[in-house]
Amino acid sequence: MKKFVTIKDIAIRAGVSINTVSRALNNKPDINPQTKQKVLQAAKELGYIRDLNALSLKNGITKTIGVVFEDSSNPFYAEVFKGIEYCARKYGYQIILMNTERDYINEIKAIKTLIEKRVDGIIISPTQFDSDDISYLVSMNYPFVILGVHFENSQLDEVYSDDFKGGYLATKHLLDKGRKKILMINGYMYKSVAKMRYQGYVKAMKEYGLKPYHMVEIEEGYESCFNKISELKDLDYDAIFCFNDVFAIAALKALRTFGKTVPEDVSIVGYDDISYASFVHPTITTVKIDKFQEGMIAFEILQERLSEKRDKPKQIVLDVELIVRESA
Amino acid sequence: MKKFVTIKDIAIRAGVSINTVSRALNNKPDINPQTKQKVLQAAKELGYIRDLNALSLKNGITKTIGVVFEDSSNPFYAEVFKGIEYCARKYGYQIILMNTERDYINEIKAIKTLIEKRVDGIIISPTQFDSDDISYLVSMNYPFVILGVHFENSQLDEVYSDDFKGGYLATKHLLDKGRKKILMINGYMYKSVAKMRYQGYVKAMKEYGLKPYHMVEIEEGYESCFNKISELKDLDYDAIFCFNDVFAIAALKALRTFGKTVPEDVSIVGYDDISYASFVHPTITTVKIDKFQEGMIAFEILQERLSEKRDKPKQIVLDVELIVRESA
DNA sequence: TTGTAAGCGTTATCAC
DNA sequence: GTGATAACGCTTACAA
Repeated sequence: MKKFVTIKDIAIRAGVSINTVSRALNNKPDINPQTKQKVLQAAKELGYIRDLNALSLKNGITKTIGVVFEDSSNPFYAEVFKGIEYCARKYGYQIILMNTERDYINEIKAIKTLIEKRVDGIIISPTQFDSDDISYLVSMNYPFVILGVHFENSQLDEVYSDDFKGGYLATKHLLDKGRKKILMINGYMYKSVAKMRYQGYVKAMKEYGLKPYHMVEIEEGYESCFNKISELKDLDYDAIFCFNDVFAIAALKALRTFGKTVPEDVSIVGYDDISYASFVHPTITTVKIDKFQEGMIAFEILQERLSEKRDKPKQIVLDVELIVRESA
Repeated sequence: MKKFVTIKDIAIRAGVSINTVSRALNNKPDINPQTKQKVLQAAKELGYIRDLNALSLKNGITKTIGVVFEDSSNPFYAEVFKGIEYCARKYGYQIILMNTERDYINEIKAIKTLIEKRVDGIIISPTQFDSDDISYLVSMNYPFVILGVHFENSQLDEVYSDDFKGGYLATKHLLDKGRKKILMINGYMYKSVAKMRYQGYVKAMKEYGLKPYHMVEIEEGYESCFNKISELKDLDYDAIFCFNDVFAIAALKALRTFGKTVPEDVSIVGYDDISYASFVHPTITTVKIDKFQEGMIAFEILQERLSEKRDKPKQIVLDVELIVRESA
């Protein structure tokens, strides 16, 4: 296997002590320029590459953060990741990415491993199936940021979008278009995100003097939504508010199978504004979250915590925006 | 900041030496069961979590691999990542993910950082703008696997798909449908992938006694393709073979803007078979690559190398499959 | 200006 | 069965 050059090797080559090497490599002042030159030369010849792990052991800082997502192949998280990475790069951090596949057991394992790796901090979008692991992080005072969801009655670092407003805007838009029988295809309500969007939906309906029409909770994924809509073939509705754009795209497709047109027969509003929402036909009216920014902010919040610039919990609520396209 | 419990702390608590603690924690045989129990108890009470970095320093093994992608938000890579992760989980490896954004400078930096982190191995989809960095990895005998592309005249560990065949199948399918004026919207030809697909296209055309009709090289991304097709509005063609499905989706959209219907006026074939290829309307005929499997294989090849089960380079060529849908 | 030695958390080697 | 001690690669007091 590979063998790395150490400062010891350089020291021997240059005929100095290891810490003279360290001095030269780290641009310390108290060193003779000639010695420095000699050391640097030796280092170059040998092809020295510093060992950041050894450094970490010394410092207690790994310059690495952990990111725990439900599913990084979901365009939402994929984009968030880019935002995190953008900032991480700026500050010289590496990222260990782990997906939970929406399995709480995986979430626990991921956190454990990340702590074993001594990552400086963690950015996590929790499954919310349970939150003992989060409590654990709190109890050991581990730096972490919750992304995408909001834990009520807690004092955590969080960045999430204003999903109540999003649900409200989406529904109001449908109502303004004259729709009344608005079906909501939602995610599971134990997730705060789904709950908030539903509450926004309810609020808008009420404002228009209507009762919430019909809401179903389904698991994530195109198939899941496609099947549900097929199943609800006989339900009478004139609009669908979807939990996310993938659902909306699935809805589009499902409605087509039984000859309904969008937006004429049924209006559709999605959520997230993933790029594919504007690639399909008709393009999808949706609630936009600035995902890249959400990732950046998550990192920044974590960074503030790590650099001890801030002690109190910080919660950033991202504004959302209704993007009107063809589907509603 | 956080402070971690060390085996020393446990030793003090249990009233034994640190290496007795190590013995207990690692299930070594030569230890009194009672002592072991006592130590384990102390470890639990203190909330001990082992430090994998310290262990790495000792072993010279980090149980971490680096993954360098052009863009992990591209559904192709997103899926590949899942495959890598699936195997990594199985073998107990963590993954540091870094994107290059198709910038060779970023690629160099990523590799450097990963080596500094002493990752056990690297899986990389190179930009192919240059390959000094790859040569460097070879020269230092660093374990790595090239993913998605093939370097001619080299002896590297690689996993890539049979893009010559893919290009051929796609084009042949269009020809069999009676299309002759087949436009190819390709990626840059300095990438072996683009080159292979083009060669497949040429071969099929020749077989049907035709000259390659028209091929353009453009950069990746929906916009890029959409604009190019709008630009080529006056070109006379009856089919498009797209470098990937995102291009195909863009083509669909662009053609719609000037009233051409798919597949009646223009047939379209994409490449990759990302999930969105079957979500859009019309669904896209495409060349399928098993992305998850490609990721798994990449890891397996790397793993074989790491466990020294294999010494010689291994190159796996994944078969591809034409998936016929509505667009052609 | 340079070298020596301790220490980061862990395991392995050797005595006891 | 258990405990010192060295070692992994590096930085940082402290000494020279």
